[in-house]
Parts: sequence; C-alpha cells; structure tokens
Amino acid sequence: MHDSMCPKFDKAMQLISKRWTGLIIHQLLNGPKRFCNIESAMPISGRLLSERLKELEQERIVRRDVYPETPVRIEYSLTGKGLALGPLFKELEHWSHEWIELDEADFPEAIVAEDRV
Amino acid sequence: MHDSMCPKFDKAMQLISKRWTGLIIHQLLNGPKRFCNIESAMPISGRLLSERLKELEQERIVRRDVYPETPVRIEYSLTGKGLALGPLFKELEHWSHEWIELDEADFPEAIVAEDRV
DNA sequence: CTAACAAGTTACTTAATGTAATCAAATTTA
DNA sequence: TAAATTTGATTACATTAAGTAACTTGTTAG
Repeated sequence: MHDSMCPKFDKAMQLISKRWTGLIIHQLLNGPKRFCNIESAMPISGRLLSERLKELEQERIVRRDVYPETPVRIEYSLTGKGLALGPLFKELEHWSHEWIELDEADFPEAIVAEDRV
Repeated sequence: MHDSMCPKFDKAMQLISKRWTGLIIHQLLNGPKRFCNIESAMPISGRLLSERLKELEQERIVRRDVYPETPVRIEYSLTGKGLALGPLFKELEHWSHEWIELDEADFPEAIVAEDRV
C-alpha cells in the first residue's frame, strides 16, 4: 500500500535518482558550463544530456542562457533551487571519501594487459 | 574526455542514483525492516526489491539477518556504512521541503472523478 | 488435503539508455 | 563560390533496465 509519507521528498528523490542528473548538477556547482563542457566532463551522450538539461530547466533547477555570438554560445547554470543542493553534494562527497573503497572494477579507464592484445 | 575527477564520488553517485536504492535506504534509516515491509512501503516490485537488496548487501550498506522461525523471518538493516548516509537524506528532506512545490501530477494516488466512472 | 504466509524467482512486456549518424545556422577556409 | 568547422542539438535503431504477473519452496494451521 506504499504510503509514500512525503510527496515532496519522493519528488526530490525521483529527481536525484535519475541517471546523470546528480553528476550534471555537481558539475554546475563549479560554475556555469556550456553543453560541450558538460558532455566532455562525463561519459554521457549528447542525446541524454540534452534531455536531462531540458528536464532540469523545467524543474527550475537549471537556467539556460543563449549568447548569440558566433558560433552561438549557450550557458547552463544553477538557479537558487539548484545551488541549494550544494550541501547535499558536499555530504555525498564526504560520505564517499569516508566509506567507499575502490577495487579494480571501479577505475573506469584502467589500462590493463587485455587492452593491448 | 570525461576525467571523472573522483572515482569514489562517482561510485557513490552511481549507488545513490540507481532507481529505488535511495528510498530503500531511507526506509531502513527508521530501523530494521523485513522484505514485505519495504515492499509495501513503496511501489516497487518484488523482483526489483530482491535485486536492489542483493546489490546493497554486496556493497555492505545493508545487512541481511535470517531468523529461522515459522514462517521464516528475514530482517534487513543498515550497516555503519549505510547509517552514515543519514545526514545526506536529512539534507535531501530539508531541500525538498524548502524548494519542491507540488502540482496535481505529483500526488501519486489522487482520487479524481475519472477513477470512479 | 487445502489454504496461507514469507521470501523470493522466472518468463515475458514495456520503458529507458546507449550509439551513431544527421541537422541547422553562422562563419572560416580553400 | 563550395567545402569544412563549430555548437547545440535530434532521429533511428540496438541494448539494457524496469514493470507485471504467475509460480516456487518450506512450513504450519484448519
């Protein structure tokens, strides 16, 4: 009978627990970024980055500013709502450094013998 | 070139941003729970709950205790690693109450006229 | 014997994600 | 003038993850 005692918390959880959303917000906590900056900062595809940014814009977590230079420059930045997530990500950083231990499988681009066969 | 500057943070994000994982941990922060308790506390299927609990057990975030009563009772609880996520969820609760505003679509089981046709 | 309960598992459908090619606009370059 | 670049996307298609419902195992109550 899933009571979901708090719909606000549920919605926040839905937002955060959508793939890539957290990493995108974390990137923008370091200041405004352009599409290609975010794309090259994590292994996300253009398709999903575009989709996620649109969702975050609709939630008023991210703002999209168009600079009609040449070539056009579009900057993504956090709104107040987005910036307010800063402490949460600081907390996740803290937890990860205290409790996560890495094994070989956690190094995403490890160069091992097999790669050079 | 996704540098992923911190593999520990990346892994923490992967854990948290997997569907249901956050809600399961949040449930267990209120004390040990059995399979059917968790299942009925959120709209997750037995299939996925079983899968997620196994993953969390492997990450040593959740502990599984078997009580050979009749019928058998199995209790899931948080380890120290899991309990250490408490502040993070407190922070998410805080953020959600400050910034999330609900519209009709966010009430999961709203009873509207159409349901009674 | 039949039903019920807890904690799953299996088979199958649907939705989300990954991959790669392509697009439009405005220049630069050849 | 035609081809090539650059940015911020979008489309088509393959793969993976998630949702749904029926079934399993072991035990006990009726």
